[in-house]
Amino acid sequence: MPTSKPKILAVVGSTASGKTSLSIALAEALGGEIISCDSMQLYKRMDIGTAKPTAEEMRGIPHHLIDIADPTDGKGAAYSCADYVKDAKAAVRDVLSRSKLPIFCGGTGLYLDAFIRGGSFEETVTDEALRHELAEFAKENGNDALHARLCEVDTESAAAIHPNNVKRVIRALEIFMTTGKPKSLLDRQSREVESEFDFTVIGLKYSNRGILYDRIDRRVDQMISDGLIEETKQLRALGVFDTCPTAAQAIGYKELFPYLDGNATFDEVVAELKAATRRYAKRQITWFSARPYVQWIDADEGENVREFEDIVNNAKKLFQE
RNA sequence: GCCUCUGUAGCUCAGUUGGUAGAGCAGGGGACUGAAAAUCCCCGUGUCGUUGGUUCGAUUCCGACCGGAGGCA
Repeated sequence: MPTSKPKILAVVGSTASGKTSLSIALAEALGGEIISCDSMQLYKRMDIGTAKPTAEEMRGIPHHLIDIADPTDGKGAAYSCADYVKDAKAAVRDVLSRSKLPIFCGGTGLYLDAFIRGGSFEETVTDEALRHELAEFAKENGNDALHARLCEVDTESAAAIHPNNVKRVIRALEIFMTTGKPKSLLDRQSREVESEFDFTVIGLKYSNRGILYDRIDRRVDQMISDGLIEETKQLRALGVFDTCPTAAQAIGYKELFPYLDGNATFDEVVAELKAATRRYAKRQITWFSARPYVQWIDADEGENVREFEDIVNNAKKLFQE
C-alpha cells in the first residue's frame, strides 16, 4: 500500500520568462519556499550576470541552493548534476520538515529532470587528467576514433551520442573507466527507481517569441546598468574564469571580455550577449517542450504579456487540481 | 567636376573564364540523466542596385543612371 507522496511544485521556463517572480508569488500564496534549480546561481559572487534574485525580490521567502558553491575555492568546478540531486533532496526534506511547500524554480532542465525522475547517481566521478588525455586522443586520431573506443565498452551510449559530441563521448568513457560500469547501464538502473515525490511542473510559455526576446534585451540592458561590467572585472580579478570551468561557461561574462580587452566595442559586446542569451533561451524551450511532465501556461497573448495576476492564478489552479 | 573601387541572403562577404549562386554570422528546427548558461546534429530562392544593349541565353560582358567608399587638379 503506497503512502501518499509529498507534493512538490516546480516552475520552469526559459531565461527571462518571468519564472522567478512567479515562483515567489506562488510561495507567498501557497506557503512555500524556493529551491533554486540553476547551475549558475549556485555560485557565490556571480550575482548580476546570473540574474540572481535580490533580497528585495525574494520578499522574505527562503531560497535554497543559491550561493552554495564558491567559484574561487577550486572545488566549485566539480559541481555536477549528481551533486545537485543530492543537495536538492536534502533541501526538500528541510523544507518539508517545516511543513512548507518546496517550489523548484530554475532553467537548468537537466538538473530538475534528474531530480524529478528520482533515482540516484553512483559516486560522482570526475577525472580531469583522464578527460584531458581523451581529448588529446580525439584531437590526434579524430572524433570517430574516440567514439569507436566508447563503442567497444558501451555500445548503447555510443549509439546515443554523436561522434562529434566529443565532450559527451569523453564523459561516457570517463564513467566507464572510473566506475567499471557502462553509463547506459547506470542510467537504466536509475530509471527503475520511482520518485518519492508528487510533482507538478508548470512551464511559462511565450507563443510570441518576439516578446520573450524583447524581455531578454531589456534584461541585459538592466544588468549593464546594475553594474555587470564591474562584476565581470571583479570575478576576473579573482581568477574565477580560470579556476572554475563551469562558472566560466556562464552567459553574461565571457561575452564582455573582448570589450574589456579592447578588442571590440561596447555595443558589439552587448549585442553578442543578447544573442547568446537568445540562443540559450531557444535551447531551454526545446528541452522543456520535450518533457512530458510539464504543464504549460501562457505568459503572453497576441502582442502583449498577460496580467501577472492571471498567470499566478492559472498556476495555482494547475497545482491544486 | 574628373578618376578608381564598389553595390549578391537580415549582416559580412565569396563566386559564376556568359547556362539564374554559396560560406560565416544572425535566424529556425532538433538531440541530450553524470561538465548542461555547456555540448552536438539538421535547415540557404535571394527582383545577384536600376535600366538599356550585345547574345540562343546576362547576376556575369558593354553603356547610362542611382546609392556607397576612396583618390585627384
